Amino acid sequence: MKELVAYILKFGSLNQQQIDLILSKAQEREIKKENYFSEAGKVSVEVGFIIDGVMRVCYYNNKGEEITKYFIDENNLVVDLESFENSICSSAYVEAVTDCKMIVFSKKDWEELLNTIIGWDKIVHKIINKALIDKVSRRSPLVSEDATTRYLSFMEMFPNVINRVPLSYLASYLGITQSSLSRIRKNIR
Amino acid sequence: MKELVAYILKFGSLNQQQIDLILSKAQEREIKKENYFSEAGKVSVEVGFIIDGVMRVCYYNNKGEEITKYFIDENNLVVDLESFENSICSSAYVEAVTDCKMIVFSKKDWEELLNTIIGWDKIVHKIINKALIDKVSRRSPLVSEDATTRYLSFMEMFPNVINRVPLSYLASYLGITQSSLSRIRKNIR
DNA sequence: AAAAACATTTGCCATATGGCAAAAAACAAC
DNA sequence: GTTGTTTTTTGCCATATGGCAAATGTTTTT
Repeated sequence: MKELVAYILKFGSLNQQQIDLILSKAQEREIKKENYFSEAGKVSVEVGFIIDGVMRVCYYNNKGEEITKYFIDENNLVVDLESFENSICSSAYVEAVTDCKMIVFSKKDWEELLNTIIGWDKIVHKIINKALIDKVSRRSPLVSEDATTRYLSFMEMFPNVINRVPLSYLASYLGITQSSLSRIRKNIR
Repeated sequence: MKELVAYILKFGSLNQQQIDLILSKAQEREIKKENYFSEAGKVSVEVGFIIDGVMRVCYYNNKGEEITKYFIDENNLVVDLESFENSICSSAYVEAVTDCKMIVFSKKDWEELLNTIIGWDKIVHKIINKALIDKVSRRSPLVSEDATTRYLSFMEMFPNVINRVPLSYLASYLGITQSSLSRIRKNIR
């Protein structure tokens, strides 16, 4: 749980009692490769934190193709915000790409913490805002760059992810086909 | 100012006194076409709300090409969050695409309101979160679709923008060249 | 170790988009 | 209206990426 505490404290300060309270609500959970943390069509009712492993957010387009929207790796929060906050059905899947170890908070506990710990809401908002801003700034360049550039930037931005995910996921994240990505990799070496 | 009040009240409720206090800090401002609301290299110190007109967020890539990251039209907040919240230099320009009428809050006033009005912070966070989520969900499909599909989705998502912005801006938003976009439009009619 | 299942690479050709420059159209200034 | 300026369209050809199927490589199962 040290990782979670360190992560939280990067965004604000809490005393030991407050930290203990948060940790008392934290459940450890393992999610095996290819299992879902949350699913399209269901309302997301948990907030997760990845201790070990890689997850991805994906959905299916109208041609039935699977599109990877985002990768999330160690020491990051995982939550389908729109679904969680508004209690609406999610449109995406959050799937373990590798076996994952997580810390999970139920929505009930999460909201209780928000109402109990003074300053916790500010910290949470900072965390969420940063995550959203990062997401935008990581996805944006994907639109205007060519495929090779996109792949190279991906390697810079997610150095810990690149060798742990199947080519096909990566390709769908970059918006190209698996074969093209394979050719691009050949040309880079 | 009605528009601003209506917009705010969609995200939470405030009494008349609180609304008046917010409005007392609001300055009206006009920004002429092609002028900046905020600039790369400067720290953003204002929050804006567009009453009339279209703005865009853009930056320059390493080839000197101008890339449009986002369009913002009437009844939306405009703020470079990362710069505003962390007092760091912005990396993008916010530019008026048409003549714009705005309501502007200085950072000082904005923070004073946050500290004074109970519940205002919650409303602001809701607004900002929604804006960020929208941004992600609008940009994401741009990666995996072909150019024609992207243009068609743009028309659906920004019906009020499409006829008010130069083709070149739109093309750079969609990640294609102006000539390609011109050809795509021809084929659609 | 062999078989099966899965992931990646490659070949061949089709197609979409880019680059560049010229033409046409739209808009603005005088 | 004429002239000049900016924006959009078009032509020509180059190039990047896609689609599909076969080949190769890798991992898992038995």
